[in-house]
Amino acid sequence: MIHGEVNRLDTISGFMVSYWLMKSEPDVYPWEQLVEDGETHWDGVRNYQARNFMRDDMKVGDLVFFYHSNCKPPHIAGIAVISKQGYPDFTALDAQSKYFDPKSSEDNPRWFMVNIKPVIGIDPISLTDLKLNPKLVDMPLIQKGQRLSVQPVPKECFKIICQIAEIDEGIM
DNA sequence: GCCAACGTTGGC
DNA sequence: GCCAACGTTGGC
Repeated sequence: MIHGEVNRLDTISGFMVSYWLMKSEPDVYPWEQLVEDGETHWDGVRNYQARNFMRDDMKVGDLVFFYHSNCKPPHIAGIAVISKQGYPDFTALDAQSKYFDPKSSEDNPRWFMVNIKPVIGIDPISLTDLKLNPKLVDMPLIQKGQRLSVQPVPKECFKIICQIAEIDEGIM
């Protein structure tokens, strides 16, 4: 365990928790930045399937693998928690933003985002290692052609990766 | 509704 | 840098 410290909201115990993976390029927004910021909004997602997960499915308290993509090697860098449920992505309404979308409006927002907070950093687990683990074949991440930047993680897979990372399953 | 063209993602 | 896979756009 490298970064951060346990920071889980304790208001959510007893609720059903789902599990997710969110990709970020470390050159753009690394795990260390999330730890420094303490919380961030996940803006700029412009894929409908990923949008739907954020808008409809992610709940406060859900746990998230923070995944570093487009780097060598790509890897899981930490665990975060959803700290704010889906709400309109305001960058879509900002003409100055590179994420501006003229088809989105305040009355009818097209894109949504959530907030996340860091929970705990982990020793990086590479994509290669994930692919080599036969217990993780059901992870969407390792399916061929999977490009979603926001995707679900089966509970069993989340648990196994926590074991590999020597994270106390109590956080689940 | 089909599909060609184009753009993006992201591992390699 | 390459390129496979996938998503979106827009003409027809």
